[in-house]
Amino acid sequence: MYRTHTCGELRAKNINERVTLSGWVQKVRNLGGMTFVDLRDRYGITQLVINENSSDELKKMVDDLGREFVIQVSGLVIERASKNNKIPTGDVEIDVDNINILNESQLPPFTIEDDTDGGDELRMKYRYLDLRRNTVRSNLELRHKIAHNIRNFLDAQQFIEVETPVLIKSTPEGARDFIVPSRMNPGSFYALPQSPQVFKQLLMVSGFDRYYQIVKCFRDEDLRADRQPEFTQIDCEMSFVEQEDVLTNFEAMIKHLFKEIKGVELGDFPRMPYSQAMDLYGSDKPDIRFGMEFVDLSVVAKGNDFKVFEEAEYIGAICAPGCASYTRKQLDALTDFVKRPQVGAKGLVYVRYNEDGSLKSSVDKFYSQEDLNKWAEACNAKPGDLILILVGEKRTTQEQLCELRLEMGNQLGLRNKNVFKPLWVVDFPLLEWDEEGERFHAMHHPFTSPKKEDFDLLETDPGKVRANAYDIVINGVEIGGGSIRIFDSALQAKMFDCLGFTKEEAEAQFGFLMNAFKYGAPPHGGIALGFDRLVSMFAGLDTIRDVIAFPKNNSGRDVMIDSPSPVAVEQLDELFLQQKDIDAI
RNA sequence: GGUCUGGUAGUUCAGUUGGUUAGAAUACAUGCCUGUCACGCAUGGGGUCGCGAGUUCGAGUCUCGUCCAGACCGCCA
Repeated sequence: MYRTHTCGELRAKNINERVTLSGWVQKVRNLGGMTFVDLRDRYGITQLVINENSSDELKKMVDDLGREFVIQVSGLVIERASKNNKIPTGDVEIDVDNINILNESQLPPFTIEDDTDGGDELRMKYRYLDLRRNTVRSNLELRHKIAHNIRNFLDAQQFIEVETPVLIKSTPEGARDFIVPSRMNPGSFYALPQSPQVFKQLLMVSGFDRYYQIVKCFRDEDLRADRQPEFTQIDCEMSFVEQEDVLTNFEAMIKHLFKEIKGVELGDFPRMPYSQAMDLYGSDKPDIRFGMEFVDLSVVAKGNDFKVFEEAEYIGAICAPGCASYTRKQLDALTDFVKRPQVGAKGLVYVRYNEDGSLKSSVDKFYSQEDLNKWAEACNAKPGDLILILVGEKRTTQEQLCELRLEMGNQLGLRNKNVFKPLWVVDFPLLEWDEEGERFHAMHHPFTSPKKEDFDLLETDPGKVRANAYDIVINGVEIGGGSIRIFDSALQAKMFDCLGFTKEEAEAQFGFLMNAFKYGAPPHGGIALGFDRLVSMFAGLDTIRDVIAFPKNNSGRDVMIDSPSPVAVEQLDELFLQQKDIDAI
């Protein structure tokens, strides 16, 4: 028997028991006359002691122990002379009488401690060692716990988990597909799913009524701290539901998770139309942990000789509370911030609302105190506040103002990681004009249903049509989104028409779906939640990499197994991927 | 595709205006040490300054190119 107990379980009540433990050597502390060894496993650390009473053989053996050796020890649980209240096992230690080295270890390239000396790159190369660390391991334990809770919650509501295929078909809509050559079908390719979207809809046609799956999805696009080429979704679909039913159900699930995992009771989630989110926050995923909503000064600030304002489509302001004391240097830094190419504003206008009630702006040349007073009033500013103004084309300026607002939120410490402010963003536009492709794109996906009251606009002004689509946003992070789907083959055909598909293209790409809709498809809708993002939010992290066991780096590489990698010419031949093979088909 | 930041000891980093033998901490090795738990003390080994070219009497330091890593923009239904 390798062990009678784990390294995390012995307490004072076990004193005088004879035990056997197995684990990794975390640390050897040789004090001369006695030696302490920290023995670690997933469950904790137990201290071993070897002293003058121990045999010479044992003393020699413990001298040879190195970091990360795997050992098995037997001995008596004794009370510590000096206790350590920092660890749960700190009242006891093992008076070792036998050590068995199960496996030696080379010196690890970084220290396996909570506060490791290893950098990201090194940790990823030796991820199996990194995963021994408490911090990373506890992230995966958290991930497991959340998944377990989700399964229990959905199971209790009659959802059933169904696996859908991973080798599917490439479609032109949405993100770039990962493609997989088919050996048995020369010149043809599978695609990996960006989501199980059509399969879950077909399951609704099949009468499954409530489906879910915690499932890997794949998108061949550039990575970010919160984007991996393969990621996990909580994918759900329900039949005989309206938007309100889906929102209610999954709001309950998110509340349940926060209560179970964090012990946090969330109130009801506000619902905010997309148009309002854009007007107040310049984003479809607003961070509503703090206010600082946009104020449209387009009317009140016009009518003077200041050309920049007169010619602007939009004049937007935010009011930063208590920032009137910002120095010239700080204001210049903010100007530099908005002028960075990533934000792209031309400049920044500010108005200081001084404590004495006077107003000082960067455009005093053009505006009187009275003018500025009107702005301050419109912004609901108080003495001591700082008004920041950006101007330009409406949508672009709102997006720039969004960046500035978040930056101010950061500077003022208003984005507290322990505060959670969820909301539903609803009434998304159905379609989005693509300047480059000179056609409409589905904002959500092409199976999303338009709002009934906007049906007529489909013909006259498609860009104005609103969709039965919704996103769940927490603290400015898009955690998930979904929609009520089209379940009528004629409407689906019309949708493809709006997206610029010919009848033939629509038939070739999605004929199976429209066909299925002809055999009694129920009204249905659903949602998909980004599981990695959800877990990283619970873990208080900004990156999803540390909640994934074996993540890819910035360039989509797995530096541990060194993939992707070249393959043998023979393999390419077999898959008909070389030019000569293609010519031969 | 683009912008920015970085690459120096096993590791994390410092390295001034271009100037002597490139440093610190930590890790590691050896020795001492009976209550440590970030043990302590002493000694020691350890460097292709990412790679290539250029400027210069002289380059870790300046220039150009390139590779790698990270953040972001584009992209991501």
